[in-house]
Amino acid sequence: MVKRRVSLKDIAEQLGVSISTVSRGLRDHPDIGAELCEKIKNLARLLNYTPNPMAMGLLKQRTRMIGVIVPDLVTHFFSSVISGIDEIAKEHGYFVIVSPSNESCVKEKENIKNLMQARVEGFIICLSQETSEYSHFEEIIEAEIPLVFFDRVCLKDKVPTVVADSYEAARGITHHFYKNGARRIAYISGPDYLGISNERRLGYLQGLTDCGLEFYSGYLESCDLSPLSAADATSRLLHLPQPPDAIFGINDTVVFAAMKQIRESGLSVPADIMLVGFTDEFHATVVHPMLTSVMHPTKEMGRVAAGLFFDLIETMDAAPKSIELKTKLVVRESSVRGK
Amino acid sequence: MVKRRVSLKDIAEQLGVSISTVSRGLRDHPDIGAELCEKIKNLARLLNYTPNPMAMGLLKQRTRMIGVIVPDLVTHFFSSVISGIDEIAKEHGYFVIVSPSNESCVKEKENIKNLMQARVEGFIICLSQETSEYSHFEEIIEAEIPLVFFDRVCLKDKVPTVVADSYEAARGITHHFYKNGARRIAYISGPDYLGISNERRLGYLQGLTDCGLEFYSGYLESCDLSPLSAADATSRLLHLPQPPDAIFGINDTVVFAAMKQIRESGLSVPADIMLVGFTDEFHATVVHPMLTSVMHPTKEMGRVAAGLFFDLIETMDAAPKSIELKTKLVVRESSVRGK
DNA sequence: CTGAAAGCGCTAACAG
DNA sequence: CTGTTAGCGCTTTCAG
Repeated sequence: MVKRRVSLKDIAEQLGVSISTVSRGLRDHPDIGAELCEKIKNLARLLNYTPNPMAMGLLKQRTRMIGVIVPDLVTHFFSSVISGIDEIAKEHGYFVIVSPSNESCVKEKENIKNLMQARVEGFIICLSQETSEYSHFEEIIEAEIPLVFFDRVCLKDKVPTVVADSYEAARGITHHFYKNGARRIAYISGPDYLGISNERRLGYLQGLTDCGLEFYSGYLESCDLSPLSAADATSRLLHLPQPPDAIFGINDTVVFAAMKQIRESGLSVPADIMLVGFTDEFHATVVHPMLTSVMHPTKEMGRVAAGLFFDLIETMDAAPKSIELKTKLVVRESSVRGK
Repeated sequence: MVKRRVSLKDIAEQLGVSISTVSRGLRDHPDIGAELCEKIKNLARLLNYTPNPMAMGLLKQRTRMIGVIVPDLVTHFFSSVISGIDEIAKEHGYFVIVSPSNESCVKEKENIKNLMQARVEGFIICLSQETSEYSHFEEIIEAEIPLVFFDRVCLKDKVPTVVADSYEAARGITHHFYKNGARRIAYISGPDYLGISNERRLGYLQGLTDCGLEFYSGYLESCDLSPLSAADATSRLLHLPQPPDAIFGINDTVVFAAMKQIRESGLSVPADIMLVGFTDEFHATVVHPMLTSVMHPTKEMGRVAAGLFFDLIETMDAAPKSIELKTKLVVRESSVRGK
């Protein structure tokens, strides 16, 4: 359908020289006369010549494409990370191909297969929620194809990773709650096998200990990250004989569902229950009361992941780096009483 | 860095036959014996052979890549459309490369250039907010490269487009406000040269006429789609001698900013001012009061755009189709008083 | 200083 | 039924 693009051959013919001369002229090869060189370049510009990446790819075995697999495209967290990756990729002249796994391990494997066939040069991946078995990643490693994980990670001894400081963040939230008068602090977690889920749980437990609060298992809820199951978890918390006076959740979806559930129960935030989330600026300030939350450096996470990726492209050896990005607790209305 | 992948040559050598025999065997060419055919396929499977897309691309001049350019990656509307495009693309064995223009016309042109160099087979584009000049699109058309616009469109006589029924939606909102008692209905629009901006404005005006309301220019505000400028626009409305009793905005960002501004002025939604937005389910139900809003079939819009794209890939001629997707006004708390 | 030829992986037309 | 050859667009020896 598409018109054929101009090739070196076209330029060579019009100039009455050989293809290799044109190739060299375009790249300022010392062997080519300055004059001829100019002539070649001018004609190339005129004809709008750009090298055919497939020919180059064939020759050099490089596609300049990065495969990015995320649980989903529409969650702000992921799209923001992607935009960070995209930024750095562009700087290196690479293209990003994004494939959503829809939180399905099967889909994740399929995506990897497709992208391998497309000959991406490597992968940047955030595990699907379902993924608890890592053979498909092992295969990537086996094939010596660059791989970086972010946020939800595994195989840390073999694969570079970027995560947020979940443990410290959760611990900090607990402290913050305590300082603001909460004594019955609850946490709505995600699936156990998710690394971040565990880290945040551990930070929560440590935070309780730090504050001299006793751990009560009823206050440790969990959900599958869907709004519905998060609402259920919240509901269970609210129906406890001694409902919590402060709740934080593993991510935005969970926290928004919790907020809605609390409101529907006729309770109010922060008067009855304080609330803190892991969110981004936009969502946190859109709701009322504005949400105190741990801000992820999402775009930065994408940039760092891409950075690790290009480190890998350059030198596959060297021990894999694990980078932990600092988060920041931004205090807003949802966790501060009185005033 | 990456290990060389197995090629037809490897298979041919191991089997002691020629490359073309292998090529044929793999594709069940009638010329090849059933037995040999099996042997070839088995070895191919064993060695994990997959055809090199660059070799194929070189030969057939097809990359199976679609370039998608959107104003930004992180807005829910766009990421949702992208996921719709991605779905259909996958069905056709195509990959999607997304490039954000960041609402900048320069960036948009740059993206087009880069993607053309990467030899994408065509484009699906949503204009940047800044774009009021279309030479870069004309070039795509000139080169006979498939192009489809969605949401923010131009050159409708040459390019297939998918949009929401902005006019009807805006008109419907106006009626809805009127039926619920509003008499001073305001609209916060976007830049004039955006098609959707205009359509919605026209729908608004018609809606006023339908209801026998007089148009008052003070109630027609506009902004540049940023939260800040939307807040300013809202503020101007609130400071009018006769502030509106109902407001709707061109998109989510605008509406959320308006909601926040109204709240900060000590007014309440919907008691003092009713509010309706163009949003998605998630955002509309996260805020309080829950937002009445025109639901875009966003994912569907992506699917339809991709559908048009593949129509184009198959037959470049034929008059370009313009598809208008029906929206639905979902009534929630922000626009209904009393009870 | 420049051209010819080989090769990256693959298909297709042409021989045998 | 199978092999040879040419060619997609490009770089890179190797000759001149």
